[in-house]
Amino acid sequence: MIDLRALREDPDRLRASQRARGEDDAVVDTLLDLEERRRSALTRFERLRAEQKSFGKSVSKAQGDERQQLLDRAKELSQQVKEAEAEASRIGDELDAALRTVPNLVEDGVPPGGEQDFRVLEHVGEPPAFDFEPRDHLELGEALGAIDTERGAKVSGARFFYLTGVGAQLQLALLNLAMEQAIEAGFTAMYPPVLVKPEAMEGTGFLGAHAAEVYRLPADDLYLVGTSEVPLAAYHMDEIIGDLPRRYVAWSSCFRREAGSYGKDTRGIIRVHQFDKVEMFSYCDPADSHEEHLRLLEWEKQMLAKVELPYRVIDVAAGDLGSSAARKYDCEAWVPSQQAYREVTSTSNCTDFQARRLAVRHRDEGGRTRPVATLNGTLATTRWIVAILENHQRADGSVRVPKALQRFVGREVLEPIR
RNA sequence: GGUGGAGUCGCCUAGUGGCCGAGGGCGCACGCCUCGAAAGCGUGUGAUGGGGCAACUCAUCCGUGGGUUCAAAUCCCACCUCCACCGCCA
Repeated sequence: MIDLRALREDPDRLRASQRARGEDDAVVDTLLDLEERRRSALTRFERLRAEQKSFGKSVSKAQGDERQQLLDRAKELSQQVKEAEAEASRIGDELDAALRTVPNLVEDGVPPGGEQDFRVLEHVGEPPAFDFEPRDHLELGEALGAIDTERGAKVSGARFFYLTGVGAQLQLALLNLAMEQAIEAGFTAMYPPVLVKPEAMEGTGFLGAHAAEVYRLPADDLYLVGTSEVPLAAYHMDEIIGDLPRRYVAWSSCFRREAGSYGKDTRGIIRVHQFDKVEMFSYCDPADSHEEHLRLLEWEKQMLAKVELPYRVIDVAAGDLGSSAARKYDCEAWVPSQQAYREVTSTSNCTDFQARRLAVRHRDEGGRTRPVATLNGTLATTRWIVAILENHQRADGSVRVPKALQRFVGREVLEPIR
């Protein structure tokens, strides 16, 4: 949720932000108008309520006829108070609803435009040069006895899979390495719930444009999270916290319906309904959020270096940010079978957008309570297995295990078993 | 899932329709006292939104949402959470 006070002071900033995202900027006028009307309705209610209070004292002291007369007037006043209150809360609800549809203000420097308009910030590492025809991750994974998508489909349907044997071990290794790195960097390890209440899902901004992506359990009115960002952001919901920054790292399963992606990435485990992820999450002072964002990106790059993957970093365009982010950097690893870079991490600075919706606050120097900033970043996911298998494959179908993972996997090379 | 009990300003607690628009204790902050501290004494003490340069001030908030009433922490209804016991269960 954006800051109403800031909007009043500088409405053009939101207009520019909306245009960069390719969204309607007329909402600015709607908001300002509603805010004005709410203000006057509230003033009217407060005045009437004050009058009613002082009137009540007289009623309680009066006797006989005088009391009866006062009671008649009190009834009238009570009616007016009720009407004024209803009016104020109606406009308040309307304003709140409108406010919650507005995405976050984009940070200065974000490239305008949509999905294709990202800016490449840097390339790290070189795509491997194979002197043989490289196999894709599914072919490799099946030969290694690491991935079984057929049985995944048999048991659960399309876009479900089993990691088997060394595949399951590889995932454990990867996620353990990620947890270890974050814990060493001072993060607090977390194992969060993956079923959350509507207010947690709504507060983190996932019930807007992405609502169709989310699994819902109607019998219990709970949602399955698509990322542990949700339970981590809601962790301090309705709290006033100190000791910023607070950094958490969570390992969780993630669930996505992938509703709008029919026919896309149907082979293998690139795009699936359920995967595991290690996610970093920071609560910090909004004044420090830009620096914190760059730190999260550095930790992601550190992790990518450990598994020896070539990748590029992109600055995601305004129209592709999602509603909560003011800026987003993705790391995309090279996938040889596709001759393309594919997203393996994503770090967002949500500034005070989520914190305002979730009422996560801290005290500023003046002792006033202010929303904090929230940021998130991926440290490793199941999808990384795709890039690891493909980039480290060898002519005989074996796969070299990156050095940093060897002590977790217990071997240097994964050999085909058929 | 069943039965019973409970949810008040950081913590504990008073409070069964108008003198509670919330009292007390603890904690905390500041001051007095002291060489310094403890003890003692005094003052203050939350959140949200609005108005004022300010000191301050107005409204809302007694788990949540409805209702009754001129008036609700207090009465009524529903729900949520926690505790205890019982049942069921990977």
